[in-house]
Amino acid sequence: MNKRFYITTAIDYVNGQPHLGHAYEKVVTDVIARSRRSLGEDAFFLTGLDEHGQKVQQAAQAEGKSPQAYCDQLAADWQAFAKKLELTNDDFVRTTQPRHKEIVQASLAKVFAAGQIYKQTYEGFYSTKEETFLTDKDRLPDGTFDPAYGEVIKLKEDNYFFKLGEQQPWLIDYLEANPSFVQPDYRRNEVLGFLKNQKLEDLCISRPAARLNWGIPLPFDKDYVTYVWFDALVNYISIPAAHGDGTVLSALKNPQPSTLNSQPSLWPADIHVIGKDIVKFHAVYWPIMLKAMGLPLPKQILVHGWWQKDSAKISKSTGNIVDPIAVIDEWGLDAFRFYVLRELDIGPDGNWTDAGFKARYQAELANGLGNLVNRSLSMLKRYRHGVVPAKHDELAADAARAESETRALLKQNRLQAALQSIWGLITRANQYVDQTKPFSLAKDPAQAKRLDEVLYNLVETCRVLAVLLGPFLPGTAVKIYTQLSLAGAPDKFSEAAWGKLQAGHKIGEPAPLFPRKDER
RNA sequence: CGCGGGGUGGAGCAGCCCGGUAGCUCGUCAGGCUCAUAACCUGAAGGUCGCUGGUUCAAAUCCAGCCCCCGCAACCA
Repeated sequence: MNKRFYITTAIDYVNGQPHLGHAYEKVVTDVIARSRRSLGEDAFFLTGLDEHGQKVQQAAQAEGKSPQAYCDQLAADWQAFAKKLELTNDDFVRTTQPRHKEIVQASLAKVFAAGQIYKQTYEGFYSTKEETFLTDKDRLPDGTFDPAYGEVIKLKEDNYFFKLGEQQPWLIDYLEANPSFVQPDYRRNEVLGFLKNQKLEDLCISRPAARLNWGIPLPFDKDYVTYVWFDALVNYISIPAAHGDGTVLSALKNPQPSTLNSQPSLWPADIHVIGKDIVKFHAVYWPIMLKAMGLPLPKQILVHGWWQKDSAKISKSTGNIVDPIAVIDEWGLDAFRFYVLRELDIGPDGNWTDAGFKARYQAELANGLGNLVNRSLSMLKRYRHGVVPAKHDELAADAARAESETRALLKQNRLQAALQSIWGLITRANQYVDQTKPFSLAKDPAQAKRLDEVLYNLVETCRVLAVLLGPFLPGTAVKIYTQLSLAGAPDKFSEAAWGKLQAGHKIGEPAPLFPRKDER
C-alpha cells in the first residue's frame, strides 16, 4: 500500500468572504500539489470549510434560516471560488458533513478513553462576540477589555478540557530533532520559544449545548458540543478516513481488516499549508492531539505570511482590499497566480500594489514569456509554414539547467525561486533571437539550414517552458501546447526533456498569451 | 529586558542557513535590432548591503552590542 503525497490548506471559516489571503494560500498549495504530480508523485490535495460555531448560528438566525441552509448557501460561494482559482483539490471538506462528524466523535472518544480529557468548572470573563474566554492578561492597561471583544460577561460554567500541560517536553524534543517539521526556521524558533518560555494551559474543547448548539455533540456528554479545534483540525484526518485510510481508521475505529480497502494511504499529511496566525494550533495543539489519538504527526507545517496592500493592513473597514475575483476577471487567472507566487516567497509578509501587479504583468508575462512564444512561433510559421525542422541542440543545455533547477526548487517548495529560474531561460531565449537573427537568416537562402537550427531551438524552448510552467500557470501552459498543436496537457515534468518536438510536426496558430494592457 | 519580522543603487525585491566578482523587475541615459504584443538585445550611470565592534586571508553573509520601521487588536491566511 503506497503512501500518497498528502497536502492541505487550512479550512476557512464559512461565515466570511474569500479574499486575497485565502486565494494566496490555496494557490500556493495548488502549485505544490500540481508540481508533485508533475514530478510523478501521487498527490492528494484537500481544502475546505469550517462551518460550526456561534457566529454561523447567529448569522443564520438573523437571516431566518437554519444554520445548515445558511452554510450550504455560503459553501457554494467557496466552492465556486476554488473553481475560479482552478484548484486541483481532490476533495472539499465541510465540517458539517457526516463523514467528518463521525471521525471527530471517534477521536474525542479515543482521547477521552485515554484519560486526556477532564471536566472542570470555569469561572471568569467571556466574550460572546469572540466566543472566547478572557483572562486578566487580555485587559487593556486601563483595566477594560478591548472593544473588539464586544460585550464581556462574567460566566460560570462547566466545560471539558484537554490536557496539554504535561506534553511540552516531548514536543520540544520533537521540534529540535526535526528541523523541517515547522518551516520556515524562524517560525520553528518561534514555536520553540513559546514552548520553552511558558507552561501550556489546558485547552477548553467544549461549549454547553444550551448556549451553542451548532456544533458536533461530544460523544461522552450530549449536553456539550465540540469547540473549534477538535472539530476544525480533525478535518485533516477525517477526510483520509472517509477515503479508507488504514492508518486513521485503525487508530480510531478498530475496523475489521476486511473493511480496510487497499487504497494508498494518506495520513500522515506531508504538508499542512497555513498562515502565520494559526501556527500555535498546528505546531502545538495538533501534534499533542494526534499523539493522544495514537496517530503519527504530519511531516511539515509550512507557514506563509500575510499580504498587505500599499504597505498597510488589508482591511475591509477602511476599504483597503484586493478582490481576487475582480483581479482574475480583469487580468486572467494565470496573471493573478503568477503575481502572488513571484512577488512573495512562502514565509515573509508581502505587499500587494496595483502598480507592481501591472509591472510584472507587462514586463514578465507580456513582454517576457508571451512575446517570446509569439515571436518564436510566428517566425516558424512565416519562414517554414509552421513545420518543425530537424532537432538541434544549441539551447538544450540552457533548457536542461532550467529544468533541473526548477525540479530541485519545487521539491523544496521554493516556488518563487523556481519562477526566477524559469525566467532565466526566457531571458536566454530572447537573447538567442538577438544573437542568431533568424529574421536576417531568412533573407538569405544560403542560410536555410542555420535558420532551421535556430527555429528548432526556439520552438522547442517554448515547449519546455510550457512544461516547466505547468504547475504555476496551468492555463498558459495548455495554451502554449495548443499553439504548438500538441495533444494533451504539459503536466509531466518528464516531458521537459529536450528534443521531444518532432521534425515535420506542424504547429497551430500563434496568438498573444498575455495581451498588453496599455494605458490610454 | 514580552514575542516575532524587517532595514541591500531612485522604487520594489532576491542573495544571508552552506563567508570569496552584490543579482532580479521597474525607472533614468546612450546605442542596436525589426521576427514579435511600440515588444526584444547591448552598454552606462547609480549601492559606505541601518550603525559600531569582533572572528577571518576574506563578511551583505558568522558573532556581540546599538539605532530605526512594522506586526502580535479587528473583518481575517
